[in-house]
Amino acid sequence: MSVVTRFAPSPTGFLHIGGARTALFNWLFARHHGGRFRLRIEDTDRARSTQAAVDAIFDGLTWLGLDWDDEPVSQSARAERHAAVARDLLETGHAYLCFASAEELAAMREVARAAGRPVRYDGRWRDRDPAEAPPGVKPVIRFKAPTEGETSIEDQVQGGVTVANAQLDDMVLLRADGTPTYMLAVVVDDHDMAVTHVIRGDDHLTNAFRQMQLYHALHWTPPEFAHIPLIHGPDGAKLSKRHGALGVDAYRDQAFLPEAMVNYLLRLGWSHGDDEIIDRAQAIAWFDLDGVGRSPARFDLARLTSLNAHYIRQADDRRLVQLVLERLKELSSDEFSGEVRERLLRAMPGLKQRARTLVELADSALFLVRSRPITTDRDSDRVLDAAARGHLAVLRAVLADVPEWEAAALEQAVREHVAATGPGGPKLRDVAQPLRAALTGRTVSPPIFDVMAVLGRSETLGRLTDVLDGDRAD
RNA sequence: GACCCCAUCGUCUAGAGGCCUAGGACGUCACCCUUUCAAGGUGAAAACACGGGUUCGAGUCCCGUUGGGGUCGCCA
Repeated sequence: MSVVTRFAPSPTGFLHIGGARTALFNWLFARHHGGRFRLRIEDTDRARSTQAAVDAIFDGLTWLGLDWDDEPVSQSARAERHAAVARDLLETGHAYLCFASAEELAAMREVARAAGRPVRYDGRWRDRDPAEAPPGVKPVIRFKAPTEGETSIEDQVQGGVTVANAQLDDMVLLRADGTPTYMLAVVVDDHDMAVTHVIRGDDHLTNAFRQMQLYHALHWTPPEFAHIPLIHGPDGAKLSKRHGALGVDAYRDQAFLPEAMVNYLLRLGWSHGDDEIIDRAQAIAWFDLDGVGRSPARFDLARLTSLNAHYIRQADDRRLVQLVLERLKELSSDEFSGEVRERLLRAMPGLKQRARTLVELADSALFLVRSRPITTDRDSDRVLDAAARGHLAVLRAVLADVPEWEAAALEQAVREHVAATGPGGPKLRDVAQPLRAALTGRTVSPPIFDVMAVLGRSETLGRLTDVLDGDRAD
């Protein structure tokens, strides 16, 4: 039997971290087994689901590179089928009409809570004749759940789990308005979609028992269940908006690469020995349910960032230039000429080596796109003291004489110059920092001779002139 | 509260009874390399929640305690 997994988000307007990982695990499992990965939008709560909210989910998955098979199923479009199944259950005696009003139910819960008893529906309409129905009340269809014995599931992650049927009350299958509840809809949809493995958050574990009872009543073969532990916030509490329950789009905007996010999410709750850096192909080859852990994990931004730094270093330079340009446009009003793009591309190998995020990368590339005279930050100004300026004046002349404007030649010229000044003269470090400050306006940059090569002769000499002229103006 | 799940360094984890003097990674701290910063290299501090069993032997199995989480809707 071919594997079919599904990801069934409700359209909340974004794909959050936990959902992204659930989707990833389902996708990986399907790809590993050569099966299909399907999507189902749980939009039964029609008020909340807009096309924009649905698109946000698609965008998130696409960004992560999680492609799906077949057309996404819209749960709301299947209401008729759900209702039909509920009626079948009614006819086979596995369900019944319940005329209890909302107020009645609320009172029931209140009494149970006050008495310290489990809060459950008491089954008051379970064996009552519908003829006794109060006038004007539209009934719901409730599942006639077994009251004795127990229900077990053999979870692929959590192992065997059993609950006493007495713990489970008669859930509503079809609302008074004829629409299905989630509990009915998932079972029917998973069955109709031929889903073989339901991989989802741990928060659904207790739901699985009720769903299992439905499968039994319907004489359907239940899928395998795999409930993966939840992701918690850094403080161990449930992931909240404050820290991480952000949409993956927020992480994209906050400068993370999708492959870093995927690698991070993969290692959160799943492991393959001591392997840490795992690319997509390797993940597909290795992923399986027995590698999934049982305990919840905390979201750790530092680790995501570290992985991101790794993937930035691996990334293609042209792709990075493109990504950086998008950010640079927000930081600088300068027009980006072909020359500037060329500079970015040539500088990228050195730049990407020292950036952990795309924000840092863009920031570090800023000096390349600024037009003269560039501004210098506070630390650079400190570096550019009188002695430094004196060195720069001499160095400018030395550099101007270098016939071939290329990093190695420039370095050689400067090293020879420094060596010629003798023991009392400046060391390389004494001239490298002033050069860096004058050329980039920062005290941190890629190797300075690479910077000069990328900037080109006239821009380099020009920027030095700007600093020296400023000296004169003082 | 009831039911269910979970429990190894700060964090993510390796560990399927002897291979554990508990390993790796992120983070932290030193040092090396070095034109700055990264990267890289070397090293350090850092954990089996607690208590009982079972066993010749327990991080690994069982029970309890504690702690954390989840679920208890005509939400999904």
